[in-house]
Amino acid sequence: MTHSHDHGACIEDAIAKAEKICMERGSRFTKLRRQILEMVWQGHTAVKAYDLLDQLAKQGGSAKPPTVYRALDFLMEEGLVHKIESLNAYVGCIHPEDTHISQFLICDKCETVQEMSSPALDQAVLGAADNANFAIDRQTLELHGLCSNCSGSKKAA
Amino acid sequence: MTHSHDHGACIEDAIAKAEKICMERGSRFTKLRRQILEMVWQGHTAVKAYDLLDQLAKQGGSAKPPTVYRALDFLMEEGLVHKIESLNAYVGCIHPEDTHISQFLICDKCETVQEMSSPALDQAVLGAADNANFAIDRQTLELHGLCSNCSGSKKAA
DNA sequence: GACAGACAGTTACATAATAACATATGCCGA
DNA sequence: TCGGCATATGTTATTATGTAACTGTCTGTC
Repeated sequence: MTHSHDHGACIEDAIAKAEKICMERGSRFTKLRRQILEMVWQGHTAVKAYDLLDQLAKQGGSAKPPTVYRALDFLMEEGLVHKIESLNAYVGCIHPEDTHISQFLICDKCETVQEMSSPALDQAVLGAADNANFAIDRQTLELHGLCSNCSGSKKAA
Repeated sequence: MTHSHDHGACIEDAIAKAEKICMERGSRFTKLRRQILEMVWQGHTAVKAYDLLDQLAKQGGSAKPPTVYRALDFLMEEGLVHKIESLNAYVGCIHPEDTHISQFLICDKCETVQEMSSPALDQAVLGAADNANFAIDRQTLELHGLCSNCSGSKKAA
């Protein structure tokens, strides 16, 4: 995931999915929104809003913060992008077609952000909340550490 | 937890524990740090850094941001305070004597932050990370929603 | 008392996000 | 085709959050 893959395909795939989703929902995938989504997908790392702003500025225009934040808000509402709270940064969603709970593995060395889907973990979260009689609306679950590449440990694959 | 309890006792308890811990570790629990810790413990809600700053200012001095952030950094290093990433706010730790993984239930109505300790959830987190061959260093696990009081639901107690 | 190291004060700035208002663009019905 | 509405974007200004770097101060030790 983190190295030596055809990342161009990742981007194309993300954009294609976004187009499809917005088409189906009747929401407008404008040029600006596409541009921001492409930038967020430049790698499998979380991207800062002001870095997006700088990139926009370099592309000629005179971009201001609201431009970026509004695009990000849209992309988040459509589930195309997630915010990483512990980094104040944004990352592309790998399976935007279905609404889901987000869980992230964040490597503090190579900065790769891997989105996780663990039913067991989902269950444990729900169970813990239920025990406290707590009605969950949304969750932030971000695990920091070293990814398999960076920790040097090997296992199955 | 959230209502009608002798909160003065909570504060006293937190300060006493902090004193003991710092004593044992040879770290200095200065007047400023104590003051900030007391402010953080004004309730069972997360407190914003700039609110602490305002309170300090009202108490006469001319406090600047680094004063507050340095105190908070110290308190976090000693495990006396946790940061709630999804709120950019800080909350007192309920059992600072042992290092532990932090998990929080955050009520979006009454703003109470309840620190949780669920071994099952810990296990699930470790398991999920292990599956991905990921070496966890720290985690952010924040569940937003309605606490038992605010959701009106009743269960055991 | 002189020194080292930790703590706190101060100035300035960097980064993150939003409010409020103005302008442009696309769409739909008359 | 034109007006008019809703959505999207531009623009200006400000608020919120956090840090760098330098200065002074305090405390314990020799």
